[in-house]
Amino acid sequence: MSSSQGLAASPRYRQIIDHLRGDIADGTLPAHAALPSERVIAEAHNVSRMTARRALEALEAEGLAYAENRRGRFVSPPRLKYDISRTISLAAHAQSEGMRLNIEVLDSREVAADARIAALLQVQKGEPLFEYTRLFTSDGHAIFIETESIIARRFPKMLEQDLQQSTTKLLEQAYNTHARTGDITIRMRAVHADEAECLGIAANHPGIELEQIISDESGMPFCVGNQIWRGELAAFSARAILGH
Amino acid sequence: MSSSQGLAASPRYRQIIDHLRGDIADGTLPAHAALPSERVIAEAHNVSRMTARRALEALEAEGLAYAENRRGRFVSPPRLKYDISRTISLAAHAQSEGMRLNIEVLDSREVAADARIAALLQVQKGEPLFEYTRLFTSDGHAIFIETESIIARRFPKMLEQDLQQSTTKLLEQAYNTHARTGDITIRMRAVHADEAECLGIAANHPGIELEQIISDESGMPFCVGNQIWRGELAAFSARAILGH
DNA sequence: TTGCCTTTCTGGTATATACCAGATATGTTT
DNA sequence: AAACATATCTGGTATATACCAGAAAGGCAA
Repeated sequence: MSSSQGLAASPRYRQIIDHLRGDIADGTLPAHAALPSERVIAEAHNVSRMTARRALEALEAEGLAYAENRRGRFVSPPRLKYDISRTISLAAHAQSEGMRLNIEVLDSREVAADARIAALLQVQKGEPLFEYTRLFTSDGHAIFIETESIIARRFPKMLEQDLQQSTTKLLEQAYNTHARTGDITIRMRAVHADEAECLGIAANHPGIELEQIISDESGMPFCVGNQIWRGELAAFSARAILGH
Repeated sequence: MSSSQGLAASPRYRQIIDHLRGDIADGTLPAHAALPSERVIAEAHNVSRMTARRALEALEAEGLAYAENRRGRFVSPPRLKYDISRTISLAAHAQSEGMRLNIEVLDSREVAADARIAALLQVQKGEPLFEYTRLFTSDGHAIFIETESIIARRFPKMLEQDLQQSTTKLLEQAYNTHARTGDITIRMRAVHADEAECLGIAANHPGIELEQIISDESGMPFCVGNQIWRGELAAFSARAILGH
């Protein structure tokens, strides 16, 4: 015997996946519950630890589980629905929906616009910008990291404001600037090692990058935001309307 | 010596990633070029094959490379930009843009609506539907698989039509039904083994699932589409407009 | 030219082992 | 109760090896 898995049997790691997927689907393993560790699975299914690991990593790729660095793997909660064509500020939206969204300011700084951001904001390269990076969490679980860049000239002393709230709301109340349009681009990519650390998850976790350019009533862009989401946590919706 | 990587040196697999990333960024490895194989990397960097593999898999997660089953790994091409708030039919859009988008019909069938799709299409469970699965490719490279479900009663003999074209265009010309809105939901998930085979890539490749509900001028939904994209190939854009 | 076979690529699956480092729980001491 | 040290979890990194199976290229024969 030794090896040989019979005729066209599915690989052993795939059998483990199916087993765990079943436990997740039927509620045996509820949201945020700890999955069995690599070593436990290896022993239970009589496979090597590396094979157990492959199964667990596949569940992560599917979005059914997430890994916290050296703590274990856990069941992903239901996805958060975010309507990007009706909402510019998730923070404001969440607040009005009664969702407990927590914002932590990780860093804030003044920088000069690089070529890319200058083009997006329609300013000269080198234009002074305020930038701040914030971590969004809910119920103690990180959801995404956002870095926003705004034109410093237009929003003096912005960094002295309370950044633990919706930016659009802040810019409305403190600077009388009203967000009117948000142009969004969505891409899949893995989270970098440093982002993963902020999010409290393992590096290379599948993520979704969301870039948003916010403009006022006159169509002038004044804010560029870049979010990196834990991929398994989000479902983005939008509506297309064909003009005649 | 044997092991020991000095003080806080980055892991060896990460050094390999950086090396390959450099080659991709500076054009040494252009789009669709073959990356060095696991065994070649292992020998060149003097690491085990498994370590080389880890590096290559990380590049896939980043969206910089893709694997074709037992053929090798290749550099990802630039992302295809898809404006989901201005375009309902990618096929029609691509055609007008001069992009060579190829459509292959993989399967077509008549089925009864399950609970989920019945709810989306606002019909009774069990309502007869036409379903067809199509593979979209460009320049010989698979991009996504789409399965559309339409109400059979409303579009008689639909499956006898030429499905190698834009559906919205077909429904306009043959049934005088005009798509007006498309409600889209986007999620990250890995591609399943069967989907991966159609797409010509390895299983568990990171992907993006896009579900679209197409409705006519009266707001009545008549078509549900489900697309699974190779995650590294797409960038979806949309515009949010705040109504005061 | 066509067809077939073999060799040599590729990744896919799998085992067994080792040590490291962070996170956590336990127990002991102050 | 608070502080500290320790043992024991967890995944992270890494090696060495083995065989399998699909893809592709080369050569040879019909």
